[in-house]
Amino acid sequence: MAQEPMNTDLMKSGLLKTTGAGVLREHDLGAEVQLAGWVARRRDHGGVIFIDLRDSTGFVQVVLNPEEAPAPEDVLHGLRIEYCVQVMGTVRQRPEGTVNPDLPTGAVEVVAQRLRVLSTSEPLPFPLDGRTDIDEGLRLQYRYLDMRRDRVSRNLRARSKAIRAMRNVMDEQGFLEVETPTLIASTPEGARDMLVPSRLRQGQFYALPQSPQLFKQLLMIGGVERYYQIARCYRDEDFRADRQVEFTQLDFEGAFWGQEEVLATIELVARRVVADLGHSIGPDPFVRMTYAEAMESYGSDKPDVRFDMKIVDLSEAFTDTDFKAFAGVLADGGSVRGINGGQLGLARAGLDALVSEAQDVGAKGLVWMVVEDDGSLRSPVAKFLSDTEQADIASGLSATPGDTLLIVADHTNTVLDVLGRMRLHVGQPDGHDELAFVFVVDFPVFEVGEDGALSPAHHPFTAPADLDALVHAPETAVSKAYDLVLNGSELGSGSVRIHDAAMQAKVFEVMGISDEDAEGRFGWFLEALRYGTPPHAGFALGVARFVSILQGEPNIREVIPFPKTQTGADPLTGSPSRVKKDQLEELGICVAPDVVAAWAEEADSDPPTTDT
RNA sequence: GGGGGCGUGGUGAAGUCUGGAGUUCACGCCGGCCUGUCAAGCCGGAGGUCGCGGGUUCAAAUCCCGUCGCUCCCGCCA
Repeated sequence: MAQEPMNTDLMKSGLLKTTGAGVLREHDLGAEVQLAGWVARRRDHGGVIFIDLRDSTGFVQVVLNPEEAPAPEDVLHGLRIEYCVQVMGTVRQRPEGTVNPDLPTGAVEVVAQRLRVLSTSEPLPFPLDGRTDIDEGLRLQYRYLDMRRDRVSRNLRARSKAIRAMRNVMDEQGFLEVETPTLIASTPEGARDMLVPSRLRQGQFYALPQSPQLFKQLLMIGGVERYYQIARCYRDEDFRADRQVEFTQLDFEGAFWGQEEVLATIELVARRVVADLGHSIGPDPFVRMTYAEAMESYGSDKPDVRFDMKIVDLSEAFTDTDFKAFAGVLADGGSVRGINGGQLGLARAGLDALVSEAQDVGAKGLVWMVVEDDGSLRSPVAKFLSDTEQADIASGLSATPGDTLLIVADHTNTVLDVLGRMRLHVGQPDGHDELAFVFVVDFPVFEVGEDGALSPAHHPFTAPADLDALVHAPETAVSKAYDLVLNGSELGSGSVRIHDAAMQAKVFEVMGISDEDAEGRFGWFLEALRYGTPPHAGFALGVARFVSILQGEPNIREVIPFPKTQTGADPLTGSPSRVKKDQLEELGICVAPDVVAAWAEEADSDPPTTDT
């Protein structure tokens, strides 16, 4: 590359640019500017060369005119995509007829007096123009290139805005931002802990926090009264489109307040984030429904209420039915319920596919009925149903000609679950243009499993609505726990906490946690509760889930700067990785023999081996 | 742990069902031409272990088995 004279002014200050490429407009005409960024596109006409210079603010067209000789010819014609360059030039109006209306800076261009290549680039492993979908593994391996693309950089900026909005609201509301440790003792929150071995105490482990739950309660006991944190959380469970092993939450907690104040605060936060990300929602308060209502009408504790299609209980229509399948279910205490799927227009094969999908998610069967023009029902089971029964179905589901009705008869929990899934399957709107927030409140203390066994629905520090009810009828007891749902995604959850040591002990007892067990696992916390704990309540909101929905992204990886793949790997840095024997020895850890054996087998078949 | 989808020059796709020469398209890359383009254009060229391993076959990108990777889902995330 030809040697260029150095600009000593720039060298002194270290400042390579005086303005952003994407902010130049007609009011900048005549301005002498210094730009620095990347060559996003080049159009080399042999004489004049145009480059679209991109930096974090956007694009501007730079004109490299041979008469101006902004750099030696071999440098100019040698420019390639993603070369990092600095340009000194003048902003001028584009000639008549060459304005580019697709570009915010399209009315102007920068004619270069000087161009300096700051850094060259090898040909890229994939194009950055956003015209094709690139394999995700490749994108993650080159995430630093991927984030030069509009999609990712837009999402990173949106995420930043969202977090700033959250901080602003929390600050305005008098919350104190407090950090809590990320190397902690294992907390009882249900998910698998990520463990970190201790060198100083061999054989002992820290856990990464699944949430700052107990610490924020300690902050309340400590008199902070209003706490928040943009907190990193870790849960070692399998990945989904909306789940990563590490994730960020807006975590907050307040003392001397309760559920209403928490929900009001969440709504303030959510509205600010929505507005700051350029969306609008109506002034009506967020819809609120109980867990029971959500399950009953939508078959889900995270109902997508962008569309109606409520589940309707049709059991009463079949109290005296001759249809054995329904009669048997009702005799067993189950129910018959249905949804009106609307105008699905499915052929027989499509309807049968729905049946097998329902069976896949646990239903014994699914009855479909298509409403004919004359109002009659076309269905494989129609012949088993009386005219009255058919009429009751049609009126119960508000059937109109062309509608497809889906009916399930089974244990009520199964019916609701299956119809809830079918509802999403046939009714799910594409995209997220509409924003439907729902507060789901009054969660049960326990979930009742298939076998009737009770398992806690929330962590054991959640206050029951009524302690007596919890003791005497645990399976129906309600807790002061609540979720925020957006478009069928759980954005976050929270609860009023137990602030009384005696009640906490009782709750542990009901949940089957023995005194010794409780004392051993978090005796320190039980003791803290005994020093004048204020009533307190809080919430935690998933940042990536929220931002991904607002950005119209199908998964949270798109709004996470450096996400992991579904198998927990980072293709860029190669984590997780094996470590040297010395490191393990310091920690007092051995890798299990069968794992080492598997490594050896791998090494036999693969040329490259990892140092262990 | 289980089910589905995908894997083809650097990128994206078609080809796979119904086996017959690494064939095609777009982008990128290299060389040449080109002074108002904006996905610049025109001409020429290079580039492949069809993810990997095994099997069936005269013959495998294509069929079968296994395996790895990415992804969606069930379980899991009380």
